[in-house]
Amino acid sequence: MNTTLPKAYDPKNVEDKLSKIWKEKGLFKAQVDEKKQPYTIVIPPPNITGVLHMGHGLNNTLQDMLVRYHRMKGECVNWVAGTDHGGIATQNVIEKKLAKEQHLSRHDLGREKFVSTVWDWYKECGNAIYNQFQKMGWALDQSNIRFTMDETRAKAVFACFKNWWDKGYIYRGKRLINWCVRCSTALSDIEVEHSEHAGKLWHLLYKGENGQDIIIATTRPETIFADAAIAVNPDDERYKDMVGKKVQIPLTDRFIPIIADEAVEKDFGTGALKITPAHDATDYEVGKRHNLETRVVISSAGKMINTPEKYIGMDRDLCRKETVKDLDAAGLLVKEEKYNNAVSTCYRCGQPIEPYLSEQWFVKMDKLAAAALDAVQKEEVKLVPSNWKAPLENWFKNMQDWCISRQIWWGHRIPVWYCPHCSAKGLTFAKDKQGKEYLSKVSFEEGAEPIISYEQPVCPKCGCKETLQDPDVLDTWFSSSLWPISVFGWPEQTKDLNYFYPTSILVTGYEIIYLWVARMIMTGIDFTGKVPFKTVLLNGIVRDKSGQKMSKSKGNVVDPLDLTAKYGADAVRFSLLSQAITGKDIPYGEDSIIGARNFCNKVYNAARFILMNVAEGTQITPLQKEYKNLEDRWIISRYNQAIKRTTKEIENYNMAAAVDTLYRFLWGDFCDWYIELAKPRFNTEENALVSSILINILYGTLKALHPVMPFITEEIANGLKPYLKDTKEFLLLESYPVCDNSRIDDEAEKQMELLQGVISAVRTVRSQFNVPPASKIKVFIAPKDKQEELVLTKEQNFIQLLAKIDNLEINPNAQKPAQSATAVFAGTAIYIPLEGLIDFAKEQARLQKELGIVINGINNRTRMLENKNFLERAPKAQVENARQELAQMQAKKAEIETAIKDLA
RNA sequence: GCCCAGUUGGCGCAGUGGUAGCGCGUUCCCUUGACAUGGGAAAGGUCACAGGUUCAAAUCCUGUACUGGGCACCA
Repeated sequence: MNTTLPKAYDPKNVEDKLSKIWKEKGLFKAQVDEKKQPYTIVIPPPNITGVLHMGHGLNNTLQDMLVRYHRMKGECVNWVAGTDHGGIATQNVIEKKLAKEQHLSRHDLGREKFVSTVWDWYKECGNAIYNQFQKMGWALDQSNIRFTMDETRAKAVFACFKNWWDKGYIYRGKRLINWCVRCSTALSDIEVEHSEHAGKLWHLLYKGENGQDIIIATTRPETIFADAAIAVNPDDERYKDMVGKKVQIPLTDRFIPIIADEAVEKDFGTGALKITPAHDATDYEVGKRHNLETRVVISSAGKMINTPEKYIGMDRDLCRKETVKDLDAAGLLVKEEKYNNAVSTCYRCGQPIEPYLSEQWFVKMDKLAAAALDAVQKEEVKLVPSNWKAPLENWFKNMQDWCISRQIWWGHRIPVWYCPHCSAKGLTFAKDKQGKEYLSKVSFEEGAEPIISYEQPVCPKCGCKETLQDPDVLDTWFSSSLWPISVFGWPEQTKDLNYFYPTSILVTGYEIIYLWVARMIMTGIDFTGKVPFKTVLLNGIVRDKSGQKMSKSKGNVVDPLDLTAKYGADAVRFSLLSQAITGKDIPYGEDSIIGARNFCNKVYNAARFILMNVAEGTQITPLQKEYKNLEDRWIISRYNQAIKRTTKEIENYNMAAAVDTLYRFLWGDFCDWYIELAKPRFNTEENALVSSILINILYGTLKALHPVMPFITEEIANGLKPYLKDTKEFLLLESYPVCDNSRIDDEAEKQMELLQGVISAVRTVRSQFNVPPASKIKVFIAPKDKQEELVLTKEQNFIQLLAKIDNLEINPNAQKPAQSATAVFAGTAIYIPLEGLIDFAKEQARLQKELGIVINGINNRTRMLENKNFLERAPKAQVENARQELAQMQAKKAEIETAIKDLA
């Protein structure tokens, strides 16, 4: 008996205490157990760009729920922990930090120092993240935390690169790539975001050498200096005779030819298109077809080069304004119209992308994609929800080669080396701010012969030891794509790899399906012959309350650490899971967490109350095979129903439904009814009996809830354990409850429904006529049939208790006393004498309203039952159901009518 | 332009063939033996619109509108 527990649940101490114990006991440590079935999840490794946000909160809580559930089902669970170095994103964070705190650029530090600064940051930020894992109660195996840049992962990256190089998948080539001027690096196609912006379309006049001028439309006048031709559609009658002639580029003295190409649409703009191969992807293709010059006029820094003197060094945006101004002055600007142009932006910094001609490393995708496509089509990888299947297939079908080189410093350096003697022709050197010479650029076309090596090699040709590594690093997604195998030590055929791979499920956000999920499928199949996961569960984005994406600049970010500190990790978890519908975004506001916090408190107080009332020294026994009391049979039945439904919903990944089921059972059935009914029994010889039911059901519910709210359930379970036999040290080591169908008791549930209905009806009347809760009343009940009479009579006590009735008379022939209100539940009339309290007009209105509803229902059923087609074609049970409802409603109608008549 | 979601009480959302539920909010009553982070009760919805299938449609089909998203194009 414990009466000293505080009234409100305080999560803070409990959570700190438990997470520490779990860690000390190594509860989440994964170990191969051949006797068991493996259940593996690899965490989507969070970038080390800062602390975790609500998106991580949702994503990891979903995984934790699955992990704990499967662990309790007896599987050998391994939830692999780790973080991602996060290439550009992390570099940007550190660069900003350096600029802000020390007014330094990465170039001021130099490459080596900069990289070591990021490593220092990794230790700091990584620890903060691991700490958050623990705070949230995520059952990650933290005894072995992986990082995408640690040695094992680096070796995997190299093994992959080498393998693909040997297979001829990796090549270097000059291409028009997506260049972020701000991040000064190449990006892959899917790292570019598209949006529409209000812009302008300028019509420019190009003077013909023979006086035949041509007008073109462009959104990028600053690129005219890179024009190599004007193209028209071959079928365009307007320009047919001009093809082959030359026109002059405005503001220059250069002449370019007019060519015909299918890529030009007759109906757009003027039907004539300027071709700028070095600064536009379509133009690049046209240029290749027509063997045009690729003149570059915008540098990697976004400044103008190779233009007339005046514009050299100008920023691209300024140059646009100046060009337009000068064109106008020269009378060559024909028209300026408003136009919504598509702007491509960097997914990391949001700045406009510049198509940029440069040499980059690529991976050939055809074979890799074909195998992955096949796996997805055959549903060897199943997407949940499935509406992402088609887009993913489509992506595999139309995939471009993957640009894997990035011109940044933080990441896996490309494992390609050059000899300064043998490859010197292809190498460009530069000096850093410290005056140190470094390899800044490599050009294959000029004959650089690479050496693929993990560590610095000796030149196999000349024996030179001062070989130089390619300056670029790999796309951060390169290492991420290997995650499901690299975490287990691939390319080594480790015991873990053999046992835990393929993983069971991947839980991630739909926004990285192409960036990450698709690529893991490709590498997984390519290197192991097996898909990396059988199921991909896609979670939505956690948005703010009004559905906006959370972002620092909008100031609408909700910090999980704040919420956890304020309401507890369990409440944060519960609120997220209770809204987790597969693939759907969650509008997240603080009120949802308050509800969750209240639920925690409810569970806690239920337990507190039970413990306060168990008689000293009571030995709680397992549930008996049978119980006589209706409420006992009922709660056990409800419990098993809840477990059945919860399990089903978890298996189908409907976490919100699973959580809702347990919430309603615990609050709506267990607390609102069963505990209320148990109260008077504590003082009787039934104390041991009712206590054992309460404690057993509560303990079972705690087990069922444990994957949702690990802390509070563990804490309460610890309080119950002294009364229970054969409990495990931690709930995680218990078995997840299983529904016992033999305990489902339809009769008890039906009888209970009757009693609840009668009690509610009485309460409604009391409330309507403002009968103070303290004043006990007298009630007459006229049961509709013998069966109901029996049930009601048997359970008289509890009707009296919950409806606060002093004197209850159950009698089929009961007459309505004068000055009384009437309530009807399914044909059973309830009379409540209310001398002096009753308001006849109000009562009349109330009864009339109820009568209206019943008549509606009767009409409806009557229509159905008069319909031959319904009788013939509807399932029998359906027809029978309608009949019963009709009968009930008719009885109810009669009772209400009588009541109204008596009132007059 | 193509494709995919969504549209349900004031707000946020469940519900996939038998005329609707939850949480929050609102109104009223209540410190009754755990919990006011609580208890009891009430008000509030013709389930976006138009057709169709069916005995029966919020639920299935077709179309429309609006919102969000993906892909392609974008001079």
